[in-house]
Amino acid sequence: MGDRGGRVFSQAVEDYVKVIYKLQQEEEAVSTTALSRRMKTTPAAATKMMKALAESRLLDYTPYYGVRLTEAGERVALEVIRHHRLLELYLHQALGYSWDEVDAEAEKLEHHISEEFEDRIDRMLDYPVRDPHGDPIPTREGTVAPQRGEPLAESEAGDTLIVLRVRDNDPEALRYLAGIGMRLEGVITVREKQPFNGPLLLEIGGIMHSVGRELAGHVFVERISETERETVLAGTAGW
Amino acid sequence: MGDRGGRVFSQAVEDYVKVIYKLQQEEEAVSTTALSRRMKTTPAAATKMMKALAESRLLDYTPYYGVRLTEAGERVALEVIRHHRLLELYLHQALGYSWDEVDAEAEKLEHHISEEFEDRIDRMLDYPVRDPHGDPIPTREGTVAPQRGEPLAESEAGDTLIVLRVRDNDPEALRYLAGIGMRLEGVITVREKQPFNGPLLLEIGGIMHSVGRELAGHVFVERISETERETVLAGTAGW
DNA sequence: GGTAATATTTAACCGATGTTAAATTAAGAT
DNA sequence: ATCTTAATTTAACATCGGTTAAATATTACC
Repeated sequence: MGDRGGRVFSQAVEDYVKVIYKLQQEEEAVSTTALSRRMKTTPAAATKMMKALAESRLLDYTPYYGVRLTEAGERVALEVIRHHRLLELYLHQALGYSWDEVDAEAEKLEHHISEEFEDRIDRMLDYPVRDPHGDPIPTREGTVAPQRGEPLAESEAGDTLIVLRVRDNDPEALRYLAGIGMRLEGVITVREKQPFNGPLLLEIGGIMHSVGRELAGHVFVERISETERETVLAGTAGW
Repeated sequence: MGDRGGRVFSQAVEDYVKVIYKLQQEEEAVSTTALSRRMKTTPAAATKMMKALAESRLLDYTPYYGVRLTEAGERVALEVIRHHRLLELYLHQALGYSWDEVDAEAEKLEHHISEEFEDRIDRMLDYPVRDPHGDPIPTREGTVAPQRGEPLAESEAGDTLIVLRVRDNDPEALRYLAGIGMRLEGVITVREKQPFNGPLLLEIGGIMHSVGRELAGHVFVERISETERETVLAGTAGW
């Protein structure tokens, strides 16, 4: 599987390390249950793998508490994520995959491309910094830009917003969002926000759509002023 | 791993079936040793896998004799080979991989692309029939054109030849052959053929090269007449 | 602070794919 | 036809990543 100056790890190891990386963005330490849920295995399997990864110095494991990646572990995770996001963008740009298809295909390929392949698509895409969902692509050296935007669900009626990022892991949601005209870097306006966790009324490309809070949680946005709105819309005229 | 209307097989199974397919082009039945040599495992491992594959009805296994793919086995093999050769061509055309690099990369990816991916690169390449080494790409339905050309080593002094195919599995050889100007569909002339299994003196693009029999065994050619030679050379002027 | 509920780990086991060493079969030479 | 040799198979075992069931910590509630 992936290398880059280090040992070679199995696909299983790469996958565990990747999801641990993502989980530890949220939590101080990653618990056995959280990990096994995401990996769709039993907690027992997660425990065993955690011990093995600790053995390989990819993470620090405190029994009954949880797990945290080491430097080395983060490097492995970021390499896998780099592959994933470069692949997503490549599949989208070069092969015409849609928003909702890229994740699944990249998921399989990310463990099997060579550094040569990585370099070539990176060059072909002109060294991109974000994937089709707005996620930052880690550099070859292992640094990542911070995630952008706050949840759309936290916006208020009257806000004018730019879409900076959407969650990549729910094809259904992505298909639906694409269907109502939601695009990266596109402008949306919150017309109403229903109480009791009710839906948001969004204006997208002049059309109104009602979007529930759960779905809104998949979208990350940035507020802009009315004047900014004009410039952005001018740039996307003709969509 | 690969599917297409059938069960899903492990990478190991796909690899075994693929090399059995290739070996049985030459021999009536594929022997344990031949198989284990190509798979870089011990004969014991090959025996066990042969039994397992027989169990799955991918081949017929006669102990102490050898193995032969069933219909189902051939279908699996051809699907893998189709992936391999489409990938080789795609890597060459779309990503600029050279003759000698494509095999190794395709070797890894062939087990992990979806049918969606297969279809997209097939379309993008405009439904090609041969890979960069001149090998036929099996159709989606599982038919393959026959191999073209006879070994260059069997040509005689004075022959004018078109290069139809080169073995894909020896990067060193491929690099060398590319270096002396050998190209698919290119014209070469045999100026001399040394006795005692000695080298051939080849004229390629006006330059003479001495090529040993072993290397010549990697190249497959077709004899053409002098008049054909003119038309072909006209078509490749400017190389 | 003790106990019930929950999370975690351990133990025993499984299937896939490999190994080495021993047993067995087939094939070739005399 | 027998015997030696080479090929093949079998047996016992290893590793990886998973499972289920039982044992054990931790946490949370009264």
